[in-house]
Amino acid sequence: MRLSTKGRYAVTAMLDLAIHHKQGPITLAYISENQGISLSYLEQLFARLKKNDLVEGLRGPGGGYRLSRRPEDITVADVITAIGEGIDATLCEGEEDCQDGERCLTHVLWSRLGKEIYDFLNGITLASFLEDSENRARQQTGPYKVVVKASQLDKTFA
Amino acid sequence: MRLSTKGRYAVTAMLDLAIHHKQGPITLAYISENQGISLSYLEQLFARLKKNDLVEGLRGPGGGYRLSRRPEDITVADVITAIGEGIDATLCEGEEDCQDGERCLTHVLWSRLGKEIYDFLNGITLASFLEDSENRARQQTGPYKVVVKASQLDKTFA
DNA sequence: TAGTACCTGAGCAATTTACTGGGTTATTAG
DNA sequence: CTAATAACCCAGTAAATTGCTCAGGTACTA
Repeated sequence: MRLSTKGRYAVTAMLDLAIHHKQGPITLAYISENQGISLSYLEQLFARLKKNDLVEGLRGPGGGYRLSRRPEDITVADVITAIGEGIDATLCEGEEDCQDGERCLTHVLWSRLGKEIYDFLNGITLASFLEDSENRARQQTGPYKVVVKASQLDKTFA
Repeated sequence: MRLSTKGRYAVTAMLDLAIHHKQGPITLAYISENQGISLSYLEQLFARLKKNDLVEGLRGPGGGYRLSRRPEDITVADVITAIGEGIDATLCEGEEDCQDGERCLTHVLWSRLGKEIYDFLNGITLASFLEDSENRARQQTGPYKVVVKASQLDKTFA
């Protein structure tokens, strides 16, 4: 399991797609301007997302990207592993290197921790996350800008 | 929140320290040989761990490093943030950049996700993790099963 | 047919990763 | 007292990653 800014870009972009899920395809140019990510970088990220069947691209005018599955069927872990590709295998990856008991122990420990993190992120879908955020935004009465986001969300989900 | 191989090195090293917690200080040379990490790299990691009061170093023969707190008082999040230092703030870090509502939305979403991951890792202490692993190991039929399980876990994450 | 927007790939500066290799200083076992 | 020990310190560095620019090509639609 790996978590970097690259993963964050991918997750936020996917959340953006999930928000506009019922409005047809969204262009990368839109996301680029919307989130301040360069177009080519987004293209690289979406190449991987597409390869992993998380999105599908529609060419030509009126085209763009849309989720290939429903937002409730795509987890944060899906997105991160999709762009991660070279997911961090443990250093000792065979049985032969594992003669030393102690060495294996720590590897097992990390593997378990990595799995727990994965399971955690795998329990968060794009849909559940947006829904949860919407609920929290509604409960807010303070001056924070989440309230403003609430109206945004209400429009997109009404 | 950020999670890389560097963080894994630090966590596994700290787990190693936690395992031998009652046996006095452990040398970096031991951990180096034990886990296949270069000595100087470990020194860099432990410089940060020490700066954040997670470990203390004892010089001279019989010296080494030991946890400065009890294993049950050190969380995985502590270790990762200690070596991470430059923790990944959101790109738009002020109110002025946040005029665009949509842009703020995704930032808020990611901030929340990052916090959830942090909270999750902050709930796992070195002690609880080892204890849990020990329990799971006991349920296995023998100590060697754990070794076999290591490679299996590795493959699921490859 | 023109324009849109996906797709592809080369290349690049900046940063991070993980390491090598040189030391110095405090401590302690002998 | 002394020599071994092991933390500390710092400079450099190959490799990988990050995020980007540029320069095209391809499929689609109006």
